[in-house]
Amino acid sequence: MERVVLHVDLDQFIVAVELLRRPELRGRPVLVGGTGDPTRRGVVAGASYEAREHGVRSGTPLRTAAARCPDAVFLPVDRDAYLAASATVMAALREVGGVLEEAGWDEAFLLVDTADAERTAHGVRRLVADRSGLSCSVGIGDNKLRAKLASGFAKPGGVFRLDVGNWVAVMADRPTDALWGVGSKTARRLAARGIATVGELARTPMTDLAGEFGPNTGPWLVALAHGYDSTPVTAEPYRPRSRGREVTFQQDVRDPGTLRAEVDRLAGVVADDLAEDGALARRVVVKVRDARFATHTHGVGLDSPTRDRAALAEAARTALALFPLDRPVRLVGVRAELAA
DNA sequence: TCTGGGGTCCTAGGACCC
DNA sequence: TCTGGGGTCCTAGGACCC
Repeated sequence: MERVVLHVDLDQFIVAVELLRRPELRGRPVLVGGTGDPTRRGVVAGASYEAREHGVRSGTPLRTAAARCPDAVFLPVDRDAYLAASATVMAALREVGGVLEEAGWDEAFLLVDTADAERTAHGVRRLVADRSGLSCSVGIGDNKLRAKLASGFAKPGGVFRLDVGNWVAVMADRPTDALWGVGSKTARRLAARGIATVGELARTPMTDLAGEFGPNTGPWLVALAHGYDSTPVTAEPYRPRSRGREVTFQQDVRDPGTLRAEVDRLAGVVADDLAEDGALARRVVVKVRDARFATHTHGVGLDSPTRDRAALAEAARTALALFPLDRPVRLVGVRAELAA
């Protein structure tokens, strides 16, 4: 028997859920995003493989997607459908036994003891397909980091194992942003120091990076490059830290009265969300993104934890008043930081 | 290409206290 | 008149992820 971490990742989750109820769209380029209207501001949330061949992927602006892929079928985002599908998949994974950690709508870690990890992984794939009709990929690892990266190599619809035995062979020549936790900004900063690959990052003394990235983050980056990760798989129920709502205007807004009204409305929606969750806010943070895409935040603490609409709205108005508002605004948001 | 909406976590800097 | 060093808390910004 060995103890392994499985990372189960649904293939093309959002599009796959849509295709389950619209099988006639199979084989066509399908894009899910925003309200489904590609002339409006928004980005692609899910792209079918046929659409990806046209250079469209998750995060592509809808207008760009429509230009690159004029034959695509555009569908609106339907959160509730994805949540329901996710619940079905998670229930299936719970049947497997072991420690299950949900890591989003479409992925989960599973800590299992097994005599044959590959066999177990293929069993998970069949079980998920049987219960939900959805395809997933399964990564096998000796920790969460390796399992997570392994599921990426397993796609689509496969199983891949990444552990201490093949880490160097698989990862050393890849760019640093292949690591989970290294994005484009960090990759660029590393490249500026002559560190382009995972192998080069692994050979960098931890102390070398502490100056540039901080005493914790610097050494952590080097550890990542070795595939080290000691974070446990936990079945602890998810405890949200904050709850927020934000909107991007179709046209940038200059009128402060319009902004105040929108912030008021969002505060009300957040209050409703908190009531639904049984949560209380201790602080309210307002976010403003201007026409140049520069984002700023200001927050206001609450005297005592509350979910009262009027109290949240007043705090949000106070926070909004801290902004100079000297440029047209493209986005406003209201976020409640939750009381413990 | 002209860049959503939902989050989490880390860091730097200032305030404040001893 | 010039002023250490450490700890903690708060805030804003930024990077990252799905």
